[in-house]
Amino acid sequence: MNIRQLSFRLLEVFMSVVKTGSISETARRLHLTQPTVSLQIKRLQEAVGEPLIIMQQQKLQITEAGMALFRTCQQVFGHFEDYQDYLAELKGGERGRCKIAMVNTAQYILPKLLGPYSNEHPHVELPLEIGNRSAVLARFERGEDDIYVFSHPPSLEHAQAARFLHNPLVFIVPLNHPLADKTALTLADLVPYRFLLRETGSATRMLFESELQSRGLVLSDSVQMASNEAIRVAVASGMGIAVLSQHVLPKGDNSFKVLNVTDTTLASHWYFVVRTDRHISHAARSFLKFAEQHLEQYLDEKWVRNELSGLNLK
Amino acid sequence: MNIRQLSFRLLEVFMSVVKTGSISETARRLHLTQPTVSLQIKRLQEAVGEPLIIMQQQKLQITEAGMALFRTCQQVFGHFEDYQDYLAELKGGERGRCKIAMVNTAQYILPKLLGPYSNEHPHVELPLEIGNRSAVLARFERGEDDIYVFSHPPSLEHAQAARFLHNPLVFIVPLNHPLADKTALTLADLVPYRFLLRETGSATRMLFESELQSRGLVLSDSVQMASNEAIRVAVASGMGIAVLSQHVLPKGDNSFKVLNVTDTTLASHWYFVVRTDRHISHAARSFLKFAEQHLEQYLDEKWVRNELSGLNLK
DNA sequence: CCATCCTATAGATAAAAATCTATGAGGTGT
DNA sequence: ACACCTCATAGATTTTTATCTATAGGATGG
Repeated sequence: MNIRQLSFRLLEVFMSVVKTGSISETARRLHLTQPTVSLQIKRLQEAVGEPLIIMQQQKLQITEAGMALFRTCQQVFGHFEDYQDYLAELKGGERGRCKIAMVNTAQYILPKLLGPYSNEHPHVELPLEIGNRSAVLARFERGEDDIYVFSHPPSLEHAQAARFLHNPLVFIVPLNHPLADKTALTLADLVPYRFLLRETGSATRMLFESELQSRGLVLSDSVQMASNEAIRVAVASGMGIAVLSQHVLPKGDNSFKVLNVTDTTLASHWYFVVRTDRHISHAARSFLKFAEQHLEQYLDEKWVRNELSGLNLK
Repeated sequence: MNIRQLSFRLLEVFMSVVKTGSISETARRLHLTQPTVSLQIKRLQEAVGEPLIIMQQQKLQITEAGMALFRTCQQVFGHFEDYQDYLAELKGGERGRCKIAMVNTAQYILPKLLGPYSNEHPHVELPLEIGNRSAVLARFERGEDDIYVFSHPPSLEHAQAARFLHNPLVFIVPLNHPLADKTALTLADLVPYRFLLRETGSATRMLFESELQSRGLVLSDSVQMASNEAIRVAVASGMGIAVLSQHVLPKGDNSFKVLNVTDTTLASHWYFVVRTDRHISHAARSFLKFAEQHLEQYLDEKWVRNELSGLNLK
């Protein structure tokens, strides 16, 4: 039996013949002519190397080999139907995987979207990768994920980015800091004090430093720390001033003080980024659509900047 | 997904690509060129309507849909392998069905072959049909069975017959019959008595009547009975003379007497008959081969006439 | 930076498959 | 005997397919 020259079409015709018990009837049903069906059966028999159907007093009779093939076909078509169902779910975004890589800070906001999404699409896997900016950039380069979340627009080739959330930055100081009680400050008032900052690549730090530079200001003392939590705790315990995303600050946390700096508004935005040169998985598409529709519902409406339609996801 | 344009060849190539993780490697293994394989994959993707394999940093990566298809293929090929195994058994005569139609009398001898054959080939179904000559002839006409057993060569179109056993006929009489004690008789001595005969079509009766006719003899009295058993019992209880196949007589049965008729040797042969215009099933072929090889072993060697090679079963 | 290995694409070709129409042969039913 | 079915076969045509060679574009590894 030469399996190579079997095609599903051939098996389809064969099954119809077995079911109807008639070549002519099959021809009518499949919109073919009778000789075509006869020939198909003949070919199939040659491929299998065994008679499958024989004429018996003007009636078709299925041989043992034919019946066995028929059963085999039923199984096989069953598997393909299952596959089609699976594909349909995949295409509908109800199933599949949407791998998201995000910078550290995003973990304070993205789960607010991921939770509801996951509830609506329980069969979608949502592996998350969290790293600092350079790690996420590297992942983007290698195209390891479906969606990337940055708080600074990476102007890379093949990158398509869309804002979805305003990311205001605030200055926080220890409760006992000299500036803690001032009601109106300028940026210049802050620079003499020690700052606690994230590593150089961090979007927050980049933003802050470029603001300083454009104003001709220079920090007198700064300490680098690896995580936002570490910084927050360090501020609370009196180590210095920090610039942090407002989203990072737990509401009602009174272990530090937010400064009112009147001459400076530092802010970036959160971006969803996808690669344009890569096929976007149905699940990723489905998540982004979900986000586009439910941003206002699950995130603080005040900060939402819904520009996701710019990703033109069909 | 258009299942019609899927061929097993395409899936075979796809599976190899998934297994090797390389298009070039697959090309080498399948003795194809690399562009051929690339194209096959491309076509398959078009047929499925979904990316199956994507390039990821110079390495092939199988998508979700691809992996699912791969699993589907494994199942499907598994089913076809099972089918091939089944076919092999079918072709080897180890499996299948061999439908045999035989005239009544044959049921005394055929089981001696069928039993051993069935033991050797436990997966072969052996449905038996037993009827009188005309019923079996009708079945032959309609080609309902694989093998027919006759005790008279039916000279029909499309029939190929081969002798395998001598079928001597004997005269039996009741123990108290006037002829019971005679040591040497002629056919003419018997005709005045009442005969118990099978129906007109029966081979035994045909043979007997043609013998009578050629000798210019006529029976004075005959009674028709439907079965050999009935005749045997009727003879035993004194109703008259009968002509029966020796194979029909139970050995050591002393309820009747076998006559010694010196001027007459009535005998026919048992024939296996197959249709030449019909495909002979592997199982039937296998049974006939078995018979050819084991006739002497399972039947009374004295009567065996092994001419089965004449069926030229390849 | 060059050689090398991968995959993709284009163009060409030969083989095969899928169909059709026309026709013939074998049966059934009236 | 005739009309009507059913299937098989022959011949022809149009697509599809399976392949190849040649070539180009990316990466990788010295």
